[in-house]
Amino acid sequence: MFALVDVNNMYVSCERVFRPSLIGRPVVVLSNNDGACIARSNEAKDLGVRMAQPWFEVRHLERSAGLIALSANFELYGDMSSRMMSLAAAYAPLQEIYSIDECFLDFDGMPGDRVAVGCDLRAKVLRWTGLPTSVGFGATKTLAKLANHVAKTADRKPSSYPHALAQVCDLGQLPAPALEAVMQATEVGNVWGIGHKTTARLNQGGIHSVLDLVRADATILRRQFSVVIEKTILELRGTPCMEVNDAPAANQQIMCSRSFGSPVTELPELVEVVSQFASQVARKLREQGCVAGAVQVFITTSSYRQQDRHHAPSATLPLPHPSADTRVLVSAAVRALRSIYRPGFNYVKAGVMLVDLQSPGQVQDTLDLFGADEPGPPPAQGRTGLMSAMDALNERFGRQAVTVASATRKDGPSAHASRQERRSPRYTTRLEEIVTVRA
DNA sequence: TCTGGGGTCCTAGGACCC
DNA sequence: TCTGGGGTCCTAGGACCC
Repeated sequence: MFALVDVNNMYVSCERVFRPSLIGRPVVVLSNNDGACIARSNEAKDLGVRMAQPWFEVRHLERSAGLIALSANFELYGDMSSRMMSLAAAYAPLQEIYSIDECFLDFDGMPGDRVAVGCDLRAKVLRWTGLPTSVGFGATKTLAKLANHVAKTADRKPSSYPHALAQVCDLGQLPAPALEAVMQATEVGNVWGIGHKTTARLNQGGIHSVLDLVRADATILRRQFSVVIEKTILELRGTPCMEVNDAPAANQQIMCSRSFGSPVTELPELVEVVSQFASQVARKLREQGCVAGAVQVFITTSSYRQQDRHHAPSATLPLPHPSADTRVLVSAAVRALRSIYRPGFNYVKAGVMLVDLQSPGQVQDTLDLFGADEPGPPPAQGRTGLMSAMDALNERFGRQAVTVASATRKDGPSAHASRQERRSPRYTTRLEEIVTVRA
């Protein structure tokens, strides 16, 4: 038996913990660059704000409906998340942290009233962190996700699931006819793993509800789609195909990408951005204790601007010796950038990705038959001293305290600097931004 | 004027092997 | 003129997740 614990409207809920005046009001949290809505309060959803909807499209609701928009404050959300996760972990022997606001718990073999356990968990997380959660139980992870969806929806629109308890739902306790009624009442697109494209194709084939999918021929659908949908169907029927994974493997890639505050056309400014991104991913790489075998860089023009010529090149540069050294990675990234850059385009976004990640122990140097002029030191070892010192300085004095020269500005403000005009204080991680209480 | 960022997994197709 | 079959590995692209 699995549980899925999920914070309701996570980012908005985090903001509300420290600004209770936001409770009951329509609130959205904006993506980097204040570009799109990435979290919505129930009130904002009721105003019709869609997930990932561009801010400029709903901005008029600020005046007409009192919509409040905040810039994303990931430092705050990350810290709130770890508090919530550690509370949830105590309720089961196994926890898988699935995303910043969700975790699976494996309740296998645990006796007792699960709904009561779920309610207790909810109450504790709410009391200790201020975050409201929903808890769903099911015989498989997919059913637990479905139960969670039911729990949330039953809270917002009680009429849609008359039998379900708001905020805590155990599908395992429902008698078969009631379970079928729930599945009949739920659109297939709400199932974990069934996205936009698949939903459209399923609908064409006459599959609209979860119940339709459960009763469909899994073998035929596997042929039409992929093995993923077959597993999903089996899981919905109660056959577990996925386990709770409490020790997730290290990342296979590390990325840093961002859209710019305004378009960039000149190479020097792109060099600066790409150097900054490469420094960031290098730091993350060292945190994970890995080295990268290749660096990938992309730049892109806007796919929305019809009047601009579109150009979205990318390049991958293998490293002769896998490395976690900022200087090595920055210089590779800049070389890759120079190879793909073409003048005269309005670039709106860039990214640097580290791939072919390995732990230093298992590093296999690329055999370099013709690189005799390039002596092959073991960089993973030789440069850790400098990199550790740099990381320590940046930890203490701020992210950009020490960095490579190409990542710094020579003249004037950067066009690529992203807008973040509505960010709340980082209450829980910066002493200078802590809440002030007035007597 | 203004449209997120960071990941995973699966599949098809090409290159290559004997 | 005639042009195999079975396998692996890699990559690019697509779909999905939050």
